[in-house]
Amino acid sequence: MARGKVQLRRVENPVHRQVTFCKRRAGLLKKARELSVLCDASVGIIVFSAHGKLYDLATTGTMEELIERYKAASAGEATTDGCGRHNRMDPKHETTVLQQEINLLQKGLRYIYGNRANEHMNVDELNALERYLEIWMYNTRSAKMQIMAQEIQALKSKEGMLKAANEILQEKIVEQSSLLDVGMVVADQQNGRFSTVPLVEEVISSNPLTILSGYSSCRGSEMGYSFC
Amino acid sequence: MARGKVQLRRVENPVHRQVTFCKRRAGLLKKARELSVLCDASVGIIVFSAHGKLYDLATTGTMEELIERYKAASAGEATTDGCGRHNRMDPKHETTVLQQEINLLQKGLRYIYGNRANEHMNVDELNALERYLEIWMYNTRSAKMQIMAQEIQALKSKEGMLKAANEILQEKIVEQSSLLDVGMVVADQQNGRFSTVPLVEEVISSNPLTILSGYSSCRGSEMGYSFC
DNA sequence: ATCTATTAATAAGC
DNA sequence: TGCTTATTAATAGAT
Repeated sequence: MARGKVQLRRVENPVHRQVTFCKRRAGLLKKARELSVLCDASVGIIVFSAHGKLYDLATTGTMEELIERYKAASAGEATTDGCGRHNRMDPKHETTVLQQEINLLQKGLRYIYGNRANEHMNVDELNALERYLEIWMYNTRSAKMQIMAQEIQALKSKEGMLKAANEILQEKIVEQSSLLDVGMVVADQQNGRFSTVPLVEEVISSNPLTILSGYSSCRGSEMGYSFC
Repeated sequence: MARGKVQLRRVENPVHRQVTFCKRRAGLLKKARELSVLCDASVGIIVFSAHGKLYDLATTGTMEELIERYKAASAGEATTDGCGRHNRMDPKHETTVLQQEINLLQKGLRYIYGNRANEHMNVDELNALERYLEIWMYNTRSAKMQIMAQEIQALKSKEGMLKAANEILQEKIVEQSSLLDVGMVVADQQNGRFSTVPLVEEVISSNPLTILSGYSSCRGSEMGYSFC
């Protein structure tokens, strides 16, 4: 571009090559920033010098974010297998996602604290922060949680009532059974028709509460609740 | 660079913006290729258009290779903590550490959200932040939610079993009561001792499930759960 | 897309 | 590296 047309081949003079590398690298990054600003685009650039030194630029967010976005986009482009699953990720990917998450949150923090967040947060501020956190948690508590809490409450009430009902019913059975025993003796003596009536012990030992209490290991997702 | 100096701000005319994007994107990639050839460098470029379409270039090998190299290089640069460790932890532990980091960052964010952070973040960033916050909320809630879900499941099982038990018991009461009626007639005829035995109708109408169904108005805080 | 008048980038030199 | 300048390269606006 100046003082002679450039050949599109490696600059052999090492000094010239180094100079050219610095200049053109700066120019490339400038062009990238311009493209990003002018056209509302996100640009990420990774440059390794011949000696292996890294230079990078991310015009939007962090390079990690762009890389993840790139992976998602290129994967979605390559594996257009029709389905929209992609539900369970492996730990490695999850780690990457968490790292991404951290980067974004750090960015959020930088917005607030102007690049040196730590120095601006003393104990009092952290305490205030905690209070805000609690308030926020309270305010954003989901309707789902409340629904679940109400359901638990209702179910517990039902449970208590059913247990009470069972007790009363069992008392009545015991009561009536003893009456019946006496009556049966009398009746048996007359026609022998009632010898198959269950014993009280049999009724008690078949209480499903006792026998089936292992049921609680069922998975929540099978209940019709969504926790997403 | 032609027919008028360009302002370093977003091109407002959408058509012009799109044209500029195409031209400058091509120019950027060309510059990257030149840099790579002239200076023996490795260059990777990721570009997302405003509408999210991906354009990329890797002058050496594949973009994935460059990304891996970038991660290795930037990690090695960031964690210069004297020792060479910190490199490979097991994913689970790393996940835990990252999660803790997220929790801390969340504290800072909430401090912001409570005050005046919003004005320093644009809509896109706030939207992304909101997504991450939702994910975080999900993660930190999941344990509690799972416990609650399991409890609901267990209570539902109990409820079903208790209802079944009630049915069985009531059937038995009905059965025994009818037997008792017969027996009582016989017994009464002999000694008149059982005239105070309750009628079947009385037993059914005193079913606690029916009588006490108003109990569910109890407050959740009395259940031993804390939702804060 | 293609064409050009202009501006922007930069190679060489210091 | 940083500055200057001669030159080439990129590209905005029009077609």
